[in-house]
Formats: sequence, C-alpha cells, structure tokens
Amino acid sequence: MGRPKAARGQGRDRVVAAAIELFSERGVSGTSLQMIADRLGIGKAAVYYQFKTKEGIIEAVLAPAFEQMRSIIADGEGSDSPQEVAIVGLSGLVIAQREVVAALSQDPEVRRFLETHNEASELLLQLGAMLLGPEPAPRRRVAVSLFGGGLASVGIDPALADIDDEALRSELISLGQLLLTA
Amino acid sequence: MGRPKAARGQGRDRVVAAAIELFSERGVSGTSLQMIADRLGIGKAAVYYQFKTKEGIIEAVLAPAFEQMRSIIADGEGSDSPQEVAIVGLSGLVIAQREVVAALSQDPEVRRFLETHNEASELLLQLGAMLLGPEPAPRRRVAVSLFGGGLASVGIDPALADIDDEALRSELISLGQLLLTA
DNA sequence: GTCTATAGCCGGATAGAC
DNA sequence: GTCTATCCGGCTATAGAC
Repeated sequence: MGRPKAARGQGRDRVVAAAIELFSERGVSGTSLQMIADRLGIGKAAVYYQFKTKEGIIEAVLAPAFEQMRSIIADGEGSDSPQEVAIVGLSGLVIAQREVVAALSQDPEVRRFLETHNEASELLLQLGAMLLGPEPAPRRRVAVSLFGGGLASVGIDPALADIDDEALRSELISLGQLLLTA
Repeated sequence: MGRPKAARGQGRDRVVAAAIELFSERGVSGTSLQMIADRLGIGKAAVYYQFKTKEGIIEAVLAPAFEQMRSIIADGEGSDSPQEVAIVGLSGLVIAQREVVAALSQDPEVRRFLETHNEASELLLQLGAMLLGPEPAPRRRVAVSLFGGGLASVGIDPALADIDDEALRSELISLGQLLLTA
C-alpha cells in the first residue's frame, strides 16, 4: 500500500503521451522505444516495464479515439440523421485528439494494426456507413473519402495552429455538411 | 556498343516502381531495401548499384510528381484564375499518380525529406497560395487544408477503386470548387 | 520503478568476385 | 548488373542488479 492511488497509471500515461508526440512527428515505424525513453528521461527497460511490446503502446495510444468513435456510433443509432451525428462527432474528435487522429488514419503501421484487430476496423466501417447513408452515389462516396482524409490532415496542419478549437470545429462541421449534402 | 539505348534506365525504373508500391503499402520507414530487392527478385546490393542511398530512391519516386506540380504552377502564373488551375491540376495529379501522391503527402519520412530540400517545399507553398488566394478568411484556410489532405487520401482509398479515372477527376474538381468558393 | 547488460535480429551501406 | 560476404549500428525484447 505505500503509494496513493492517484499515482497509479501515471507511468503508463507518460509513456503514451510521449508516444503520441513522437508518432505524429516521425510516424510509428520511425519511432523507436529508445526515443520514447529518451523523451521521458528514463531507460528503455523502464518503458518495457509499462508495456511489454511496442504494439501494446500503439493500442494504448489509439484506445481513447476508438472509445470516442464508439460513442459517436451509439449516438447515431438513436438518431434520425446519423450522417449529421457523424459529421459533428468526427469534427469534434479531430479537435479533441489532433495528434492521435493523424497517427490513427495516416500511418501504414496503424493500418496493419487494424487489419489484425477486427473490432477496430468494424468501428471505422460503421462510421463510414453513417457518412455515406443508404445507396450512395459515386459523388457522395468521393465526398466521404475526401472529408475523412481531409479531417485527419486538418488536425495536424501547422498552418491552422492560430485558429482556435471552437472556430475550427464549426468550420469543419459546416464544410462537412456542404460536401456531403451536395 | 553492347546494349540498345532503350534498355538504359530500366533497372532504375524497376526499382522505383517497386519502391512506390512498398512505400504506399508500408510507408517509407517501414520499407527496407531488402524488401525492394526481394520484390524484384534481386539482391540488396543490386539495388545499391542503381541508387547509392535510400534517400536517392525517395528522390526518384517523388520527382515526377514535383515535375507535374511545377507545370501546374507555370500554368497558374499566366492565368486570371490560379485557384481554378490549382484545383484542376491537383485533381489530375492525384489521378495520374495515386500511390506517389499518398506517400508524398502523408509520410513523415517524406516530410523530413522536404525540410532538407527547400526547392520542393517552395513548390508546395506556391500551390497552397494558389488555392488560398489573397487574404484568405479562416474558412477558406480550413477548406484548403481539408481539400489538400483529402485529395491525397482519395488517391489511395481502396473503396473508390471501382470509380474510373475520368469520373473521379471530375468529381474531385467539382467538390474542390464547392469547398473553395464557399 | 528504473537501471545496465546482453541476446539476436535486421537495418543501411560497402567491397570485391563473377 | 547481380551476387556473396561483411561491417557497424540500431532495433525489439529479456534478465537481473539495485
């Protein structure tokens, strides 16, 4: 019992925070456990104490974003406009987790990770379906792909760093509606 | 003299073609020279005969895309609507070089490459300026980022594989105009 | 919880035979 | 132009001291 409960998990959280920074700067493949350890000022083996494998770190980095996606999907199921829910929800997700979303959707290593984790790919498919709606025409399908890919890159675009979160969020929602109701 | 001229450069071209495939599947950091050699059925040292460094391969992969960007910029300079030229030109670029464009704009290793090659970053800045126009409002700036990032991901989206090039190109142009004139 | 040390593998890159 | 062999360094991961 030595230590207060509040301290538990801090080590893990610090590793995850450093990993997010590095993943978005250098990509997952370009980030070594040594780099994560160096950024925290600890040794490589100390990182292994928190996570037994690099894949475990990837999992922990992605977890909160997937949690938020689950909640968007749940919201959409009770709604009469799932598309609207998805546009608003995903715009909020990008704002809330800029770096994570970038790593999430743009990194090839993460794509490979998803291929071996069907529950996660399933979430992405469901969100895609919400945006597409029933029997989408080619134009809508292109628009969904454009919006999805664009969202991720907006999250990390340094050229937009001066725009505050609320303004960015409302622009994204409005541009999403423009694209997907065209 | 032994060999017909047509054969010259074939070795290099084969390496570049294999590299493009692998870069878009696994990212630049996730692709080793051994993988490139294996895909061609040759040894690693044979790849080094064509390119002295991995960076040389990256350069050769990106070169045609940058060439096309230069030509878009040149077209825009004589036009009274550079924004239109950029939308049409970039949509065509995505179609012409789907995999290259993906690696180009989404890979962290390529971003690092660009930081050390100012001529290339300069081209991207000029294209960005063409899309933005003079004194862009925040909404336009977000739209440009969304369009740029979205374009790249449309190029590699397997869900759009059944849409033929000409249809995709015209949808992209039309969606680009919608976004950027809003 | 963090360290040093080490195992074992794979990375980029080079030399030299064929 | 392709090969084998090799160098050296960095990688993930583990073992064991503190």
